[in-house]
Amino acid sequence: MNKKDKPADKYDRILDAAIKIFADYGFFSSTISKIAKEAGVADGTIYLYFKNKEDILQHVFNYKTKEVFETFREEVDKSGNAKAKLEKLISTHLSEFQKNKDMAVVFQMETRTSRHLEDHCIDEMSKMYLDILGEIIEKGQEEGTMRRDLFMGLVKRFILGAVSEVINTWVLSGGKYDLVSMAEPLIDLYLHGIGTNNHQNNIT
Amino acid sequence: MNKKDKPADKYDRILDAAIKIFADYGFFSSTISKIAKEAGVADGTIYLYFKNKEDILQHVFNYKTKEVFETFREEVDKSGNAKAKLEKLISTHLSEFQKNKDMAVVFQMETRTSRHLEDHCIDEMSKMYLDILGEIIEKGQEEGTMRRDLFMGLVKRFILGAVSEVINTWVLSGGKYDLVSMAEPLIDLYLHGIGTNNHQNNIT
Amino acid sequence: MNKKDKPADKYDRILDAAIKIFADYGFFSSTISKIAKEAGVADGTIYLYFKNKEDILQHVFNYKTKEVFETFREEVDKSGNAKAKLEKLISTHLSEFQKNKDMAVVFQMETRTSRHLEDHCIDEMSKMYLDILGEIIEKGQEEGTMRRDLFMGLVKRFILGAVSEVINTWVLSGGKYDLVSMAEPLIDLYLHGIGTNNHQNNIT
Amino acid sequence: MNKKDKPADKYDRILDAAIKIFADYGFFSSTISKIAKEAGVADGTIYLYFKNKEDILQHVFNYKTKEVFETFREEVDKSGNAKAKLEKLISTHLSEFQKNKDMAVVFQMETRTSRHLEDHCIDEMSKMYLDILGEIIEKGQEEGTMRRDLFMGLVKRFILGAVSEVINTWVLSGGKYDLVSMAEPLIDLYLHGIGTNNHQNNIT
DNA sequence: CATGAATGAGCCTTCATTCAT
DNA sequence: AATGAATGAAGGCTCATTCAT
Repeated sequence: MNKKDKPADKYDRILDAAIKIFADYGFFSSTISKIAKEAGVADGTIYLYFKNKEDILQHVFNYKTKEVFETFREEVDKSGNAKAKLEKLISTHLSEFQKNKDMAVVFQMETRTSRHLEDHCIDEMSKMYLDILGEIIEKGQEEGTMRRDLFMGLVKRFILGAVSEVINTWVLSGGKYDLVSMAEPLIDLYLHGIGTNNHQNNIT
Repeated sequence: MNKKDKPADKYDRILDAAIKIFADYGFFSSTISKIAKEAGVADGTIYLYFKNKEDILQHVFNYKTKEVFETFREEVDKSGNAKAKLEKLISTHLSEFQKNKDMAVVFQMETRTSRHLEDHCIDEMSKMYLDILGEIIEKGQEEGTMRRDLFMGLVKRFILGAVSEVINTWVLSGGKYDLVSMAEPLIDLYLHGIGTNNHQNNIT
Repeated sequence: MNKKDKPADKYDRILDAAIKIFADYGFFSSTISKIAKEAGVADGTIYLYFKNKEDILQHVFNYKTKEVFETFREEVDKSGNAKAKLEKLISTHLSEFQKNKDMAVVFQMETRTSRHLEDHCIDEMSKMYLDILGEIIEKGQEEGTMRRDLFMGLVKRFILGAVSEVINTWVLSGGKYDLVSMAEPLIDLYLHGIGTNNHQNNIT
Repeated sequence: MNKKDKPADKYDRILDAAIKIFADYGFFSSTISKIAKEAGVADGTIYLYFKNKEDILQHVFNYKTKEVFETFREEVDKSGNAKAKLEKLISTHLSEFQKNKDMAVVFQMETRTSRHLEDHCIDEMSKMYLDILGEIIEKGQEEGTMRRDLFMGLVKRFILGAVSEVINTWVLSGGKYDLVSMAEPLIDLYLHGIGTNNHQNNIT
């Protein structure tokens, strides 16, 4: 922890430290002291950059995580048809979370317990994700590659929930295996389900 | 809170109070005092029934939630073929969680943050759920109603993640709509996915 | 702990239990519950025989220990000359404390910390002991076997302190050796001191 | 309690306050709040300097009292023959304890109840004292001023016990008289005992 | 008399936050 | 801007004591 790293980026140093500590201990069991020590700054310094402990978590989501979510949008926009977009979304999701494991841990954990967070940036990100999914599916329906008889609200949770759980399993395992390799088989499940003779059933 | 309810069921009163308080505030922001007040007992009384705050959470899972998970097993065993079993599992899951909304909230929230819980009963329940899913899918494969080319580890998370997210959405909405009605369309998604011409794609 | 031992002597049972618990844990770290369990009675029962926790300690001294101190007086009175009386006092002291090790422990420990004890029975016992010593020495002076140039207040503490420390050492050692065998050499030290040519020095 | 006394010596302020409070109330009845108030600091401040309540007591012995015991060693080493050394030890002991009455009280009290104190610094100090006594007596025996037929283990307790009791009496009296003046007559008792014609008796 | 469940005051300890330097 | 010592509110937990049965 060289104090002279870069004088200006203390904000970043603290935020990165917070992500690590939150990931290791969870929000409530993390202390300002631990974060400060990890960031190589004094406890008091943190309050020059953040309003309070909760505000740090806020910024974690608003800054670090938001950035990740914005790449989702970019990547999806660059892709062609609906299937390609879905593949891109899921694989980017997995690869970004794999790249930022601590952030992934914090996100998976604290997102559910988001009693804190007056600011609704998590809701926003979640909404953005669901919106992207909605757009992809609508596009797929237009293209004829996705079923038209879908309850949109449910489908979006269906897709999000599955990736989320896959990430969660990876996180709990300690991040020991390659997460991105889950993308392809997962997409396959999204598109075709687990049943056989699916064409019949669809006719309902 | 009539003190004369039933003399012996203080254990239950406290546990129910804890579930409610945990659901409202989360484990860390819940205090023994709040739980005691909700249960209509003195703070100290709680320590006659539980070792400490964490132990209460332990019992919430071990007693209340475990019960629920055991009904899953029972209901599934009563059902016939794999599809019926899967339907039963999901619908029971949704209906039980709908019936016990506070428990659902606690489960959804604290399950991820299970830094507490030395006892691994959550792992056990999770494992039981995944095992049931595994058995169902294997049976489906034998019956020929489920695809044989599945990565089992992934499929189980795929199914669990989706229900979990559906419940989560319901919880965050304040439990305003009927959760059980999600079962049928969800099963449909599990079986057939969101794609069209699924039979073709499988061949890849 | 047969509850039907003797129905009437609960007072004694509690007192004996208290002595054991006080000896094991010290007054402050002893709890009513521990004492009750050791005595084989309910917590509440203790309050039928004693006013409060402090009162138990009071009774330990007033009843059990006082009894012991009264034997000191008896034994001393039965003895002949001053030296014999002193020998008797010390040896009885040591043998009684050896016989009642737990009482000895409690006495050695709690006697000093007697912030508790509104009743001054400890003072009384202490005074009784010092009085006996005083009488013995005066008698010895009359008999010509003890020096006349003694500061009585000091001599009494000198004698008491030494026995007390000897007992203390024994207690801290876990009571592993024979305490009574210390009586004779101790008396010798009292009478002749550790110096040589004592007769010369006395003349000063 | 001027907050601006000296910024750095809070450690000392707290320790001195603790000694006073421990002396007044005993370890168990002393509270962190009382100590903090006496020291003129906030409760939490104490935990910046000490691990916990027990640690304070530890430091009282390890720092304040140890210092005193080390002066015993120094003073004894400066003295000439065995008698002079013994005189020095006892008079220093009495004068130091008289100077630090609260420390004396704490030492006399908590030393016996040393159920606390994982660290064995009390044992060490006690051992040091007994060692000094042992050396003095051996020297006295070589010089021919002290009896050779002594049971060393006993003699050491005999001497320590007597001073200890003298101090104790002084403490319980409220420290109203001059303690140091007890040194000379006490030494006389150590050397010559209370008996007359001691030379005869020694021959046994 | 006896019980032991229930009580709640009280204490130790943690830690987010402040502020003088 | 940065520091980190100091603060004190808040919470978990214990246990002496009570009282309905």
